[in-house]
Amino acid sequence: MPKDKKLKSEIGLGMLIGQVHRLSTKRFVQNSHKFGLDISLDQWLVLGPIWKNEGIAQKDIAEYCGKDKTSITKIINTLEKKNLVVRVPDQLDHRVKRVVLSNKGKELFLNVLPVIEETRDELRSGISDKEIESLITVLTKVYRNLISN
Amino acid sequence: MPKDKKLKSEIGLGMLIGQVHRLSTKRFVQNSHKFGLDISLDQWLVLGPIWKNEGIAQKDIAEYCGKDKTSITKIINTLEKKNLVVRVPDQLDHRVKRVVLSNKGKELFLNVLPVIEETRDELRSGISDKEIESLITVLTKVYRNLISN
DNA sequence: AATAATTAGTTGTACATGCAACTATTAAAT
DNA sequence: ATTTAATAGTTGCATGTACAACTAATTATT
Repeated sequence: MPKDKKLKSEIGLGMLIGQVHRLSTKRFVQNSHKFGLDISLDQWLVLGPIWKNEGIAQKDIAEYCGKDKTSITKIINTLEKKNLVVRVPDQLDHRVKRVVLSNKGKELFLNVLPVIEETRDELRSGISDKEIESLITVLTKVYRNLISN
Repeated sequence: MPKDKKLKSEIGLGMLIGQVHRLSTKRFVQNSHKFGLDISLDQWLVLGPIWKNEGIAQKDIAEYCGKDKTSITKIINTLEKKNLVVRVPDQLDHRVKRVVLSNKGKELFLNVLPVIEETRDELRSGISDKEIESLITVLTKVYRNLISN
């Protein structure tokens, strides 16, 4: 029996999205290993806004990533354990902590770029730009339906 | 600043899928609470094949759900703790365990159906059937790119 | 028949998520 | 000014996922 038989016939949209999400994060990690790197997709996602905005507050990382602040706390714990980022307490507002990339973090960020590209190409293989565009368009509509709490 | 400003402009496909997946599982749980029920989307997903195939083996649940067997083990642990299912050792092959719905499990399954429907309607609100169809078509292509390990 | 290879399921570890409750700090209200 | 609200971040708990290593049972090999 082909592995995707059931999926093809009776899978719901929600289940399909779940599968694609799970498989693509898995694929990203596998690809990062192929490049000799060790980073998860979510760690990479959190690294992004820190790269773009040196010293960004955790709250803003959360908003940028669309994740809960508790998730951000824990992912940054991991990144700090790996010596990829450092938390710097804000001097004015003692509540906020500003997150900064270490040199190792900056280096890793650049090294991951090819992994992103390869994973992206694998996902889109055999799919036209127009199809991807329509996928993004409709998925964005679903997204909008969901953020309006 | 609108909550989806960044997403609209610069989000990648992978990030969009992640957002939709996370938000939709969250919405499902919220809706189940509104109906006075307490079940997660993944627990419901595992209940499905047991409903359709009384006494199904865990291995087959895993294949049906597209999940790892370890995930199935743990979700069934939870379902068993909630007295929704029972594990019955196979008499012929002592390795396999057959999973059966309890009466409480059957009742819950039926009670969740309106939750599924409501969540589905919320996701698809304002989106035409044709758009949903194209979404599923393209997403299935992405899925196929991913299952070929 | 005895050994080797598969298979079904479990366990432990690491990671990610959501929720509620908590601390500490800052801002608002009276 | 003192009390009250709101904000930033952390912690604990329950859930879910992947991987590796493991047990027990079955099947293949020789």
